[in-house]
Parts: sequence; C-alpha cells; structure tokens
Amino acid sequence: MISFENFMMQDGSPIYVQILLYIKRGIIAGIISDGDELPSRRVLSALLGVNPNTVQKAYKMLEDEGLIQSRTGAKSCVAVTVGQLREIREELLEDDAKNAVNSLKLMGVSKEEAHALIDKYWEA
Amino acid sequence: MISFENFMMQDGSPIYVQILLYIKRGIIAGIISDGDELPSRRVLSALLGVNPNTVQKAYKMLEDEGLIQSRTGAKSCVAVTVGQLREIREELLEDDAKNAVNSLKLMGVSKEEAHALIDKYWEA
DNA sequence: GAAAGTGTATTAATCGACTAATACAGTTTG
DNA sequence: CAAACTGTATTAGTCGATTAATACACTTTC
Repeated sequence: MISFENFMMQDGSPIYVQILLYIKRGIIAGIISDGDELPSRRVLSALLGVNPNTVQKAYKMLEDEGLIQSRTGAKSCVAVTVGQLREIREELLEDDAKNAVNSLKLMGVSKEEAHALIDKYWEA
Repeated sequence: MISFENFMMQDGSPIYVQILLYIKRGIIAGIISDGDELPSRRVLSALLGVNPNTVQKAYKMLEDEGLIQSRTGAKSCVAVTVGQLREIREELLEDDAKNAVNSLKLMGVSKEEAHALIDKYWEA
C-alpha cells in the first residue's frame, strides 16, 4: 500500500495535480513500484482532508496516462512499464530543472551561486 | 520604462502572480531599479493580451508591499529601498531553491545529479 | 450470502481567477 | 484650455477547482 506520509499540501497548484505529481515522483524515486496498491478514493480523501472527487480526478488522469489500473469494486494498482518510467523521469526532471534555472537566471544568479543554493537547502 | 520583452506567460499559476514575480525578479536582478516607470495598466494588459483588471491586481499587490507607488492620473513608479531589496531577494531565492531541492529529492536525485541537471539546462 | 469496502457517475453549490464594459477624477502634453 | 492618457472603482459574467450529497454496480471478506 502506497504511503502518503511525506505528502505536503501547498497552495498555488490544484490539489489533484499535487496528488498526481506526488505519485509520479514516488514512481521515479522507486518508492512506488509496479503492482503497488493505492489507497481507495475515500480513504485518501479522508487522509488529506479533501473531497473524494478531487482524488478521483487525480486517479483518473493517472489511469488515462496508463500509470495505474482500476476496476469497479477492487483497489487500484500501479501498473508502469520500464519505458513509461524512463519517460516520466525525463519529463519531470526536465520540468523541475528548467523551472529552477529559469527563475534563478531571471534574478541574476550565477551558475556557481545556483550550486551553492542547492547545497544550502539540500539538508533540512 | 520597464521592459516586458523577456516575460513569458505560463499556465499553472495566476497571471497576476506571474506579473508580480516578473517585476520582483527584475528588481532583484537589478534590471528594474528605484524610480523606473511602469507601463500603464492598459498598455501592459494590451501587450500581454490580458484584462486590465489582471494587471491592476498585480500592481495593487506590489503597492501594498511598498515596492511601487501610484497616484491617480500619473504613471506608477518603482520605489524600493535597499532593505526591501535584500528582503525580497532572500525570500524569492529561498523559495525557488527550496522548491527545486524538494522536488528533486522526492524523485531520488542525488546532490551531484542535481548539480549536473542545473548545468545541463543553464544554457538555452 | 450479507456486510463492508471500492470504483464510477451525477447534480448542485461555492469560490477564486479572469474577462468585459463602463465610469470618473486626476495628470500630461500639445 | 483641450485632448489624450492614467489610476481607480464597480458591476456582471464565464470558467475551472473544489465541496457536498447521493446513487449504483462490483469485489472482498467474514
């Protein structure tokens, strides 16, 4: 069963996107693997304090992407191939790195300062 | 007059937040300085293809933060002290760095890999 | 088999972001 | 002075995110 212990809700982006990203990142990190059971819509919504529909929206998008499988009455499971894993890894790493680089460059930070900032906040 | 040449609209966060951040980052980078004139609400809204109210919301928040000054009938100007500059620089750098570090760590990326990613996307 | 849990679907309502149209008072500029 | 521009304000409407309350079919479990 996938754990949501480290999940941290932040405002700014839709909750269903945050859930979706949390699971994708977990898959990339290897913490979530093929075959793992997901908490039910109702259970996770209660855990996060959001509406079941919000969780359903995230799960539905993951299923449309082919990363999880659902059948009425049973729990949903992660179903990810090696190819898919490589794809989303590329996609998310590129996205996060580009975002950070873009922001820092806009503020006139040098590449060396960027490295120092990464180190500074890597702990904690 | 402040230039919005490098402004790039992205979806995900509200437009008024993007405008606000663009100006703050410009101030931090030194591209936008104390006394600089801002484009009028109507001019900037036409330039970005958004509603004047959206620009007004961003400008209003900047004024509430004490970073720009406006008076009815005249153009708005940047008004930032050295202390304010240091404050927002700390605030934005910390925010961006923490976001990047948090995302990358969730994906199981090592500090060394993070540095490599920064280098990879620093150009372009 | 019955109860509990699960995926799925629908409808109604709220809320923030954004658009649209307009008005008015003050400043700049010719 | 007059036209053009500017900041400010108001009202109404659309749209996506989210909540809320149900309902139904299916699976798991005892």
